[in-house]
Amino acid sequence: MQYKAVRGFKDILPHQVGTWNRAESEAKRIFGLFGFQEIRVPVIEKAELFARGIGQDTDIVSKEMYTFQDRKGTYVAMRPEATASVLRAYIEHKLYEVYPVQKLFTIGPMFRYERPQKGRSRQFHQINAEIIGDPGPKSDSELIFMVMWFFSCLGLRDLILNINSLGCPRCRGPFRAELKDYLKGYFAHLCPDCQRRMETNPLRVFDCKVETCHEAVKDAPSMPDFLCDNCTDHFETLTLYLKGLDIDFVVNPHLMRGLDYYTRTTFEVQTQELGAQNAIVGGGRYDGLIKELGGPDNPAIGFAIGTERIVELSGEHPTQGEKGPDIFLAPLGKEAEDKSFIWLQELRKGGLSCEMEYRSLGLKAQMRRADRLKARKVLIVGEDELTKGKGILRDMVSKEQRELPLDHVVDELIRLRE
RNA sequence: GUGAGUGUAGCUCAGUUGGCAGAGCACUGGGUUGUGGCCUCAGUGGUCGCGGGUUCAAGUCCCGUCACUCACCCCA
Repeated sequence: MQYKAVRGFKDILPHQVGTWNRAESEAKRIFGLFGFQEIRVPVIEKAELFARGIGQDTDIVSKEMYTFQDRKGTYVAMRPEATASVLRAYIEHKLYEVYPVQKLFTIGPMFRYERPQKGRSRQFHQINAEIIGDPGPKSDSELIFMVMWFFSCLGLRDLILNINSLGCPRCRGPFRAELKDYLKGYFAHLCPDCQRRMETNPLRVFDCKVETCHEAVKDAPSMPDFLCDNCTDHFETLTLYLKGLDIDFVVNPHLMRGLDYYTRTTFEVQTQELGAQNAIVGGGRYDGLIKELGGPDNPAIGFAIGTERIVELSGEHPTQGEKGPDIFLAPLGKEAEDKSFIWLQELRKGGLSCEMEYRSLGLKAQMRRADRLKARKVLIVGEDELTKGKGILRDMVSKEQRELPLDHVVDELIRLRE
């Protein structure tokens, strides 16, 4: 075996494709019910778009992007997420002029240079949805309701929805400052990771598994106490709507997002069955981002589903190759083979799925092959049949055999299908 | 970037104290001149991840390296 796929890049093999198609077509169906339109955007953008959108200091931008110069020297990057691209398209084509609220979804591969592990690879796939142009909280709860309904339709169970509010720039700033001050007092008790986190992302300290860090943040300031009236109202209305929609959730004040652009509502759905990478969807509101990217000052909210992760939870759904061919042609001898080969293609033109061996095999081998393929019927044509002008049509389930005139055998078989 | 574990047939895996490279499944053929599944017999298929070392002899022991897996970090 000479060549192997590049590290972190995986093949999706034929037996897995059915599950993938099911997840993606179900997403299209359900999102359609909610009035979402599909949009397809490039997998490469100017590197700067992601730096501006996601945040220069995030892990994603600072160390995980596939960035390179094209032949003209322009810095481009393979997208690590889809939202920045969707918003770029929204702004570039002035979709906000078409209708004030745009509900868009997109499906496709993302790229991040990370160490692969369970539930994480360098090329991975997401199903993204965004509601652009509404400040919420109706759009917040509708989006969350939609994704939970989608999971339910896929048969996913035992999911935990976490929600939180990160506040707006007005209330988040003071909170971060206060938290940093508090953590400084415990600096010596923090693990090296958390000493670093204190600067980069202080809220992460809450999630640290080290015991002393856990102790240190016991009495730390908490985000909900800092939310301004508008943000508090927004979040409380959201929880009311979710309760009204019968959606179970956990308010998790420590729920952070790794991308800088989030404001107010954030949410994440977790499962117990995937190991360490247990989030199957993450999302939230990003009210300042469109303006940041040069568009109008429109609010928006969106989510990203990890397709690999929901596919793994779905189990196998072999929708392709599930039922075998309608007819298997089993010719014996060169003349019969040549005739069957023509019939084979004409039967397919007539809408019948059918198969025939490329090789010349004995009848027994061909029957075994037909059986393996789960063919419903086999047309046996040997020298005797050619001279008689009548083939043998065997029903593989009932084992009944009957003669079939070969003059118009293709039309006859198509007619027999009813 | 850090740590641990695993690399033997297409797949799942045995391989003892260092002594001829194995099984099941899959594939091909026979048992049945031209009739599938079950059964039975046989066959095809191997750079034992790669490179070096120890040894009369290495899949097995030692060193290095690569890959995969899981975890940390972070995230979908």
